[in-house]
This record gives sequence, structure tokens and C-alpha cells, in this order.
Amino acid sequence: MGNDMGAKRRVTIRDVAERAGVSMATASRALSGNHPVPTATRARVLRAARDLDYVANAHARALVGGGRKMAAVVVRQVTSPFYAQVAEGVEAEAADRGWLCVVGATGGDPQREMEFVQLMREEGARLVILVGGVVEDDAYRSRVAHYAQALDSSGGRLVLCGRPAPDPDIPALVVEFDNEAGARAITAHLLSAGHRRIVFLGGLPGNTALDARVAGYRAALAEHGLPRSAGRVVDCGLGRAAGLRAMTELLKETREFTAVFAGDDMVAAGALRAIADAGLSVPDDISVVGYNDIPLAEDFNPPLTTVRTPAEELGRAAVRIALRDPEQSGGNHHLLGTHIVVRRSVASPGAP
Amino acid sequence: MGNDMGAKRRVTIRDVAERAGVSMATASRALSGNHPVPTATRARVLRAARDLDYVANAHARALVGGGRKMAAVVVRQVTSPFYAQVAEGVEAEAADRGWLCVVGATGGDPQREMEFVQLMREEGARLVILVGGVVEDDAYRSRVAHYAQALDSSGGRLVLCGRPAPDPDIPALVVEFDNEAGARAITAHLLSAGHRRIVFLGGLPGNTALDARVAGYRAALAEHGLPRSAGRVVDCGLGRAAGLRAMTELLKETREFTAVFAGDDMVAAGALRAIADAGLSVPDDISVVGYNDIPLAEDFNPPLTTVRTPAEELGRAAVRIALRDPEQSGGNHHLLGTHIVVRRSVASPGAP
DNA sequence: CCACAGAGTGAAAACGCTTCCACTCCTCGT
DNA sequence: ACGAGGAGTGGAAGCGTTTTCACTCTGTGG
Repeated sequence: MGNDMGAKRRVTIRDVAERAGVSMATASRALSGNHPVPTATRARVLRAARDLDYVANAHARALVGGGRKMAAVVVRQVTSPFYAQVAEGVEAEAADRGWLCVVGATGGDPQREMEFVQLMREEGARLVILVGGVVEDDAYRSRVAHYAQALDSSGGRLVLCGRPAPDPDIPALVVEFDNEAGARAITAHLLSAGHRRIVFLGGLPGNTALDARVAGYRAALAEHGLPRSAGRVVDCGLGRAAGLRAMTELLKETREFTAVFAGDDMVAAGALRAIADAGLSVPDDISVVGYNDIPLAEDFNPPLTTVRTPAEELGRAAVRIALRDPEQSGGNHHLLGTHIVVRRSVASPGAP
Repeated sequence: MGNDMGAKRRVTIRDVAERAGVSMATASRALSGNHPVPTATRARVLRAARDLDYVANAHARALVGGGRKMAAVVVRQVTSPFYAQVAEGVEAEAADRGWLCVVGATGGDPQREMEFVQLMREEGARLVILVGGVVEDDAYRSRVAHYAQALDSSGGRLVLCGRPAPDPDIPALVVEFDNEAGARAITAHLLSAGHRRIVFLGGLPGNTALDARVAGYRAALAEHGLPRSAGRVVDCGLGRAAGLRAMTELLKETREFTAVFAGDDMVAAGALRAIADAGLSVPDDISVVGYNDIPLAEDFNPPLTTVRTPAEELGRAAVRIALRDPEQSGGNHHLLGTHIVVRRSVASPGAP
């Protein structure tokens, strides 16, 4: 803990001014370009700054300037391929506009989320981006309402990315994928390959993203004239480990299905492994589809048919929309489209 | 760009002090706990702060306090599984100590690297962590020397993570894996399975990490009594696409090898795909090993034998070492061990 | 030749906080 | 009973910038 690394005195703008033989005011103007300064003077100042290896103090600047260009993105964990892509998108778009971007991982712990958001408020973040589906309980709702209100009243902005707003009139922007449409499309794909008994693996009741996918799945089944009983959803949650476990269990219990729709690609990875471990083949015995099209999905065994959610674009869109004039057209709810990408994990049931 | 989101006046510590009926000094002491304050007073202040939803201004605090607990990680891209894990480790260890962690992506562009480091200096980062192997050219050497010197003279610290120091006496800490040992071990694994013609796919001359792996590979070959001509390294660089392309080319050119040692797991992913596309089987026709053991390596087809480099631990170690007393034992160069993890991508050549 | 615009500049205020210094009370020990 | 010491407190300095305001110079049109 305690460890100050004996700092030397920092070079300030006063030193630069002195060396250039001008006042601090002039030095500041030359450096920041906020006010015209004769070329000769300007050059002298710049020269002095370089000689001294002057580095402006962002704190002092932010203090007087009243705020700073900084965005915070909060995700469950940065090692999840999907979240990483969203974060990359945010980072890229922020960097393009000269904004600083800091990402925080909560591990799914509301406590850590609150601490991080608090910290970001202290740091003067003007944009806080909450990423990914969540289960919307009362605690969550009130937390988000508080974030939104607090940010809003200090000139900031909350954006919900990949999740809907829990309450239509909290002052937050939302940017998300049309999960229901995506799920419906890929379910239809399975249906048109001839599958009738499809299980949805990876439900997580209350989770906005998964519930929407389940809804899309059910809708596709219904549109195809199948009774509601034809659908089955296994609520095993997310992650490779969960998918592996749940699929193993399911296989022990029944073989009365020909395809599985995994809640996301990581669940699919686990399911694929479980099926292989059971001595079955994908897609010959069972077809599998996932969701998100993470970068390595095409390297699974077999390459996974899934729905592509342009994650990086989601991140970019979040900051782009948040940063444009609030009164500009476009409303505050944006839906991004998805499309399915066909690979080799789906075959017709009972085919060679 | 221009968009001020009309901020209202911020609640300051003066407001809190007023409401609690104390001076700013007392309020500050009660809030920060830097100086004892009677329980009753303290409670009044805390109460006032809560009522007002007071949020301290980190800039003002850092300005007077002279610095702040902030670490910066710079990686090529955050969506690379390996880098993501390192970043996660840094973030976790930093968070544990109450430090803020910001990660920047350079896309491999020195220009962006310099801008980011500059920005971090302005922000008062006391720890800058450069992650991953690089090719050490003169420009790089002078850049790093400058970073190290600048950080050092302002009480900060540069740590090189996953790469050696270009010059033994620049004031930087180094934490890296023993790439040579890891490469030697997995090459030995291939050798003991009976392989004699092993190609190293993914060299990148000048790149510290890859060069070390190539050295380990060559050393293992030599230790086994093989002539130097037995080894072959294809310098295709890194990334899945590079691996795919290079492997495809190689296969067209020759089949005079029974195993490939990919420079990292992403290259291996591409190689695996290329081999499958050529109608060959892994491991029956060709064995493949990778490097890093990224999270999804076990879901490749087939599950990849590779060497595990505990990436998250690398990140944690970087901050742990950087933050302990500089004069403490341990030196400033740390080597982390690796071990191979055997899965199913290796078989004996010519086996059933 | 004079008023006057405007360019160039510096002094100083302000941003919000922490901490040094000085002051006032108490509570002890003697 | 009296001085020393310490706890509790507030005033004010200072952190490094930017920006406002006021000032001094030019040069220009009348």
C-alpha cells in the first residue's frame, strides 16, 4: 500500500512561461490554442515546452474547465469476447473524438458496479455506459434510476447498451440489438431445416437479453404452427461451464430433441463439448446454434451457425448517439439489426 | 463534438460543510478520514453529504494531493483473448488496491502509443504497463527509454509486461514469461511423440516474444540431436488470418512435415482451419500445437495442445511488483513459469 | 493630427479540495 | 491552583490551469 515513489517537482506552465519570457497567460494561450498568439511568440513557447518536456496537468485543466471528456464503460468481465468487442468499439469511437475511455469490470456484483459508477462520477465522467443484459430486479431498477438522475443532473448521460430501460422515463439512452428478431430468425432457420423439437439452452429468467431471445424462439415456433408445448427452455444461465453442465444433464434425461439453440456462443461451446463427450455428433445427431458470433465461433467443432450481433458497432453507436445533440432527432431508444451466419453446425434431422 | 449538455452547479464540499454547520476543513477531515474528528460531528457531515448526494471532485483532490492512484495498460487490441486476460489481471489487482485502471488500445501504431502514454502522463498515471511482445527497432528503443525516464522522473513507473527491457539500464520493471522454456517444453512434447519434422509457423523476426519461442524450438531440436536444418520457421506474423494463409501456402508447397508449432493459439486456429480445408486431419495427418492457452483453445477442432501462460497472473504480478517498495528485494526483472497442457491435437506420426 | 478599433499581453480570480498553522478550550499532573 | 499538553476547530494558503478584465500599444480612417 503506502508507497510514494519519491516524486520530483513537476514542470509547470509557469516554468515554460518563464523560459519563453512570457506570462503564464500567454503560455497557456500558445499551448492550448484557445486564443490567437503571434507566430513568433507561439513558437518560443512551444520550444520551451519541448525543451522542458512539459506535460500539462489534466486535473488542473479539468478543474478550471469544469469537466473533461471521459467515458466509462462497465461490463461484467473484460475477457468475455462479446464484452471485449463492445468495449473496443466504445474505446475506438471515444478515442476518435479525443475522449478518454475507462472500462470497469464488475464480475456481476452490484456492489462493485455502484462503487465503480461512484468513482467515475468523482472522476468527472460525462458518459457512463452499462453494457449487457441483466436481470431487472427492484434493486437494479432503483440503482439505474439513481445513476441516470445523478448523471443527468450533473450534465452527464447514462447509456444502456444491450439492455432496455427499466422505466421509460428515466433519462437514459438505450442502444441494443433486436434480440427477439435475431432469435426468431435463427429458430426459423432450424425450423426450415426440418427440426421440430428444439430446446433453448441457457435461459436466465428475468434477464432482459435472454428473455427476449426466448420470446423470439417461442414466436418462431408459434408462427410455424407448433404448439407451445413443442418448445422447451432450460434455464441454466450463461457461460461455457453452465452450457457444458446443462447439456450433459439434458442428454442423460432425454434424447427427444434434434436441435439446441444456445443462449449465446459460450453456452454453445459448452454444449458442443457435452455432445461430443456423449459420443454424439454435431450436426449429424444434433444441430446446434448459438448467439453473438464471437470471433472464434468459426473455429468451434464444427464451426458454429449463429446470429451475428455487431458488438463493436454497438459500442460505437452508444457513444456516437450519446454525444450528439440531445435535442437532435432520433429519440433515445435505438435498435440495431442482426443477421444469421450459417456455418456447419446445422443439418436436417435424420439426414445421412 | 461541441456539445456541453448544460451542466447544473455541482455540489461542493462547501455546501456539505454549510449544511452540517462546520467549516470546510472539518468537513474534509470527516469525509476523507485523514484526521480524527469526533463521532458526532463526523456523523453530521456524513449525513449532510448523503442528503446532498455529494460527490468529491477527483480533480481537485488530485491537484492538491499531488497525483493519484491510477494505472494505465496499453495493449495492441483489447479483443485479443490474451491481452484481455492480462488487462483483466491488471484491472483486478489495481481495483483491489483502490487504484483506477485505464486501458488503451494502439492497434500496433507507435503514434497512437505515444499519444496514449502522453495522455496518461497528463492524467497523472503513476504506472504505465506496456503489454505484449514487440519488434525492437531503434524507434521503439528510444520511445521506451523516453517513457521510462519521464515516468521515473515524475515519480511514476514503467513496466514492461511480456517483453524484455531493450536496454538493461533504463528504469523499467520487467515481468514476462519464459518463452524460451515454454517453447522448448512443447517442442520436446512433439519430439517425444515421435515427430522429427516440425515447422514453426508464425515467426516475426525482431519480435521479442516470437524470437524467444523460436529459440526454444531450435534448442529443443538441437538437444534431441537433430541438425539445424531439421527446423523450419515460417515468418507469417500473428493472427488467425495470417495462420490460415501461411498454412494454406505451406501445404501447397510441401507435405514434408508431421507437426506444426504455431506461434500462438490464434495462428493455430488459422492453421487448423487450413489443414481441415485441405482435407487433412488433425492429429491423424498433422499434429498442431499452439501457445498461450486462450480460453477457447479447448473448443477448437480438435482441442488444442498448447502451453499455458497464466495471462491474468501476469497482469496481477505487474502491478503487484510495481507497487511494492522499490528498494525491496526481488530485482526488477521477473520471469513467470509456464506449463504445457495436453489436449487432442497431437498424435504420433503414422499412427492409426 | 486625433479618436478609435483591435491586436497583444499580463495580473489576478476562479475551479474544489487538503492541509498547515494558529487558536481556543479542556483535562491532566504536580 | 496553575501550566503543559492535546483535542477540536476554522482561516487561509496553495495545487496548476484557464479565462476575464484591463491595459498598452500599434495602425487606420476621418
